Amino acid sequence: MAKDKKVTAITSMNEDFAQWYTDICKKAELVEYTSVKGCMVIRPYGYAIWENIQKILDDMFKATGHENVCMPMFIPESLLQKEKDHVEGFAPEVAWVTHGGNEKLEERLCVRPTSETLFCEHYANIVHSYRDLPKLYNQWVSVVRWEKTTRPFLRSREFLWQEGHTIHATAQEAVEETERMLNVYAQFCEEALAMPVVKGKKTESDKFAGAVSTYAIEALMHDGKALQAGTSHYFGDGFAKAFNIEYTDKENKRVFPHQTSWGVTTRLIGAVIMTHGDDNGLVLPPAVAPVQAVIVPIAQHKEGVLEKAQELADRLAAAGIRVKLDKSENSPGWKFAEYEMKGIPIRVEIGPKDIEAGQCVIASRWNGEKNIVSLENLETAAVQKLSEAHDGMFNKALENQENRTYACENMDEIISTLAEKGDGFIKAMWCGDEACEDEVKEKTGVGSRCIPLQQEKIAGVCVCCGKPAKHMVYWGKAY
RNA sequence: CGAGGCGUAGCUCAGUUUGGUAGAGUGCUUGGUUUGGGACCAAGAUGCCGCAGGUUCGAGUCCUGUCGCCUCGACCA
Repeated sequence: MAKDKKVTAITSMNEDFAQWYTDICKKAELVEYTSVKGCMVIRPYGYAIWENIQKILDDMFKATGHENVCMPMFIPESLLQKEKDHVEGFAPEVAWVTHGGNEKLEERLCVRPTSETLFCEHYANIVHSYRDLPKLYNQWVSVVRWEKTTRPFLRSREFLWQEGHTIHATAQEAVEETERMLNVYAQFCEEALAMPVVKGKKTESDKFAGAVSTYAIEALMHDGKALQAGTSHYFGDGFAKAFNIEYTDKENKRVFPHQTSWGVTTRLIGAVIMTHGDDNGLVLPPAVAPVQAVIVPIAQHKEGVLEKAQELADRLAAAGIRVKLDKSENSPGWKFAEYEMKGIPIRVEIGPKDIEAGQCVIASRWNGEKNIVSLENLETAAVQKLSEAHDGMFNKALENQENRTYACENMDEIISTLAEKGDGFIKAMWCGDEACEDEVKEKTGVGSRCIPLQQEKIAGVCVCCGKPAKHMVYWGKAY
C-alpha cells in the first residue's frame, strides 16, 4: 500500500510525459502559476537551482573575459526596426507599452524580447577606435516574448536568461568568440548539469533573426524529443551597418566591427527535469542542487538522535556540502518520498541502531542505492557519492541519447525508425536545400535540429532529393 | 492561432444529464499514540462552485459572453 501511494503521487512518465513534467514542476515546488498566462512564479526551490546555474556560468563568463552590464527593459519601436531581419523575426511576439500613466506615448515601446538593438545603440556611442575593442558584455535579466502556448520553464512569456553581446575588430575574432561561448555552454551542461549535448550549427531557416550563423547545443530529453539548450550567434557586421557602429582602425580607416550574441535561459531547468527525472520525481545534478544532502533522523524522539543528526549536518556543511536536516514531525517514510520528489542527490539516514553501530545510511537519489557508511568516513563517503551521482547521471543520460540516435539513409528509413523506435535523434544526410529540409519535416515529422560540428558520413546523397549531400544533420522533434 | 479537455475547500475530485440548505478524500489546526519507505485515533477550522450578464419564486446545475489552465498541432529559447 505504501509503495502504491508513492507511485500515485505523480503521473508516470510512460503514461503521460507532459503531465509528468507538469506534476514535477508543481510537486517539487519549482513553480506556481499566476493570473497572467505564461508568467510563472519561480518558487524558492526552483530559483535556488537558477542561482546555482548563474553562479557557475557567471564565473565561466568572467574567466573568459566578460563583464556584466544592465540594459533597459524598453526598446523604442524605431530602434527595434533598424535591422530588417531582426524585427521581422521578433515583431510577432513582442509586448508593447503604449501608455505612460494616462497619456498615450508618442512612440510605443516594446518590452525587450532580446537586447541586440539596445547593445547596438550603446556600442554606437562608445566604440570609436580599434582601442575600444573588443567589448565583451553580458547581462542577467528577464525578457518577454508573447508566446501562444506556454509551459513552465520550457516556454513562458517572461523568462530569465543571460544574454552575452560582444563586439570585435575582426570577423575572425567574433567567430572565435561565437565558438568559445558554444563550448562554454556545452562544458557547463556536461560538467554542471550532467547533460550531454550535441554541438552544431543551425540551418539557414532556423537561425536567429539577423544572424549570419547560429550555433546551438541540442540535448535529447527522456521522451526522445530534442531541446535547444543554448545558442551562440555570429552577426558579422550586419548589425553594425544597420546601427552605424564604426571605428577607426590602425590605418586610420573607418571600419565596421563584428558582433556576437549568446544566451541560455531558465529553460535549462526544464532540461534538467526532462533529462534526469524519474517517476519518483526530480533528480538534480549535485552541482546545481540547492540541497545536496538531506539528513533524515529515524525515531528522532529517542534520546540523542537529533543531536547526532545535527552533528552530522554540521560536519557535512563544514566539508562544503549544502545540507539540510529535517527535524519535522513527519514520518521517515514521508521524508524519503518528499526529498526524492525534490531530487536531493543524497539522503543520510541516522537512527538509534546506527548510532549504536557508529554508522549511517547514505541513499543515492539517481540510482536508489543505499550504502552503510561508518561515521568516521562520513565526509569522504558523501563527497564520493555526490561525485558518483554526477558521473552516473551523465553516463545514463549519454546512454539514453546514444540509444535513441539513429542513422538513416532515406526517408522511408526515417519514417519506419520513428514508428518502430519512437522519437529520438535521426542522423541523415542533407543537400543543403531548404526545400528538402521542409519536405523531410512534412513527410517524417522531424525537423532539422542542427548540423553537428562533428560530422559523419551516413551516405553520399541527400536523404530527400538524392543529390550529393553537403552535411550530416541531426533531425528530431523539438520542444 | 487551430482541435480537444477542464475551472466546485490549500490539493485531487464528486455533484451538472433531471434547477430545491455546498460534499468526499487528502491536506491544515489542536491533543494523544507512533517513527528504518508517504503512520494511527479523536476533535476542529476551511468555500464570491473562475468571472460577468441572462432565464427562474429559486442557478454549482440551464442560456450567452468572457477569462484562465492543461494536452495535441503550427510558431518559438
